[in-house]
Amino acid sequence: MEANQGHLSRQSGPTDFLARLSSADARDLVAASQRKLFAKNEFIFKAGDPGRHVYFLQQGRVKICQPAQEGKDVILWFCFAGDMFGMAEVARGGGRVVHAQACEASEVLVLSQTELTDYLKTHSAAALLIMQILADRLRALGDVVVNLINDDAQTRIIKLILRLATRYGVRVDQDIHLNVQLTHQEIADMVGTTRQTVTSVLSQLQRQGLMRLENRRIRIESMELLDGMTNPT
Amino acid sequence: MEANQGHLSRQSGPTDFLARLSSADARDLVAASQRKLFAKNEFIFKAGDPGRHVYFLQQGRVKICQPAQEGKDVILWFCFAGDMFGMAEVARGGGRVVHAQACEASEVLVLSQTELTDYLKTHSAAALLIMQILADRLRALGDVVVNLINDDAQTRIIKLILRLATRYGVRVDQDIHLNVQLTHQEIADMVGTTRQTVTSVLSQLQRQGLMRLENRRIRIESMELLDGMTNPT
DNA sequence: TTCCGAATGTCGGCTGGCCGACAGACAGAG
DNA sequence: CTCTGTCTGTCGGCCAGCCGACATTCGGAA
Repeated sequence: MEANQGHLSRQSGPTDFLARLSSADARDLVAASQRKLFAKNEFIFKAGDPGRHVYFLQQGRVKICQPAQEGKDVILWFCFAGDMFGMAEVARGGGRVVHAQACEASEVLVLSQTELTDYLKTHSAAALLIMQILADRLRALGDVVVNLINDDAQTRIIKLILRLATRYGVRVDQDIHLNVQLTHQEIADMVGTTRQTVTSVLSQLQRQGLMRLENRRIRIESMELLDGMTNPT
Repeated sequence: MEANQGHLSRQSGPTDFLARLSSADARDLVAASQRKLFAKNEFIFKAGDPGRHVYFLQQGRVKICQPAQEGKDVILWFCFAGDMFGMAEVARGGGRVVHAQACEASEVLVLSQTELTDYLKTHSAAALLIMQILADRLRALGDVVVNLINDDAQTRIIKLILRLATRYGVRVDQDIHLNVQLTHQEIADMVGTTRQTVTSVLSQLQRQGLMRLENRRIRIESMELLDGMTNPT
């Protein structure tokens, strides 16, 4: 019954895997999976580990990070409650190429590769949904590539903020509140720049009155003005 | 019968979609699709077009290119005979975000989104294969991101050459022949640098005896030495 | 074979932001 | 409340490669 409690207490969002399945399909998937807890900063898996399970995040936040052979690791994305992760290596075989680390205490449903394959044989809607999610991530990474090539660091940071705000922002009065705590280093690792540059850009945006930071949470005062800064005149 | 002739005349490769399905699954897919020819430089689809078909390249070469709002378009990858493309927008819905352009006269099998959805309901092995391919592409793009952030332009160019050689190279005596004609601009658009920088790097690699160009085709004289140049001492 | 558009070779000025470093602030654990 | 590890703020030297430009070469169509 614990798995179902986790299911019921979770907030539903647009990337919420289980909520986008039919009740029967979701029930079958939950029944086939196991619930696991991870402490803050604990690795759910690391690059090099066998890729034998897929995960559905019920509560918490998980950072998906691709290490470089030499150089800076790159944060590819964060997973929030409802998100699926760990699917790519399960689908393509081979070991993990990314780390998945809990940014806060997190609860996940875990499904083994074998169980998943069996499940998908009789649940074609779920297979289509997985394809959608993989395709969404392809698009997101394609955008990251194009931005890395074409945009300066400030533009990349602003675009990241806008993306996060669009996806996870909450309107409070005139502002958009982004209730995710991100360090400057994390922002840097997402847009491929240095922590010092992020610090400098955020400081500038705050001086210009476009946003402010409260306890490492971003408060956007004008999405329109911010967006305007990403387009050349 | 023409569709089947195309099928039989194609060379089989590791990314070859149809060859990796069972005969029955492949036959059903071919039966549901239509054959189309595209002339060199013709667009199969462009960014902004509706994403209503998925394509299986039978012959030829197709460039998948993501345009930037402002700035340089980025070549995400080339598709070769056997490759599937156009799946992402079919899976996730919405219009195309990339262009697909034939680099040479090309023949494709075309399957509509509706037919694909129906097909996948009764062919779960194909759904798994599509998931694999999408996951492979995710990995490829993840690597591109990490390389853009961490590597200098020379390293990125060398890594691209090694990747292409590993995938599409043919051993001839001591050399590896890459039988794909690539302009310096195309290489630049794949690794996010300028044409001039590519010219300069390739010139240097040739002077060092690591590779040579014949009719715009790369001939690698030492994979090991090239690979050694991508790791710092 | 000829011709021409595209591709390649070359050059040097300029700059965004990396880098290493250090000091001060602060969030959160105990 | 205290303490400490992490995070943020600041600084200035340095350089990879972008950029614009122009000349030469070359592949492929006619």
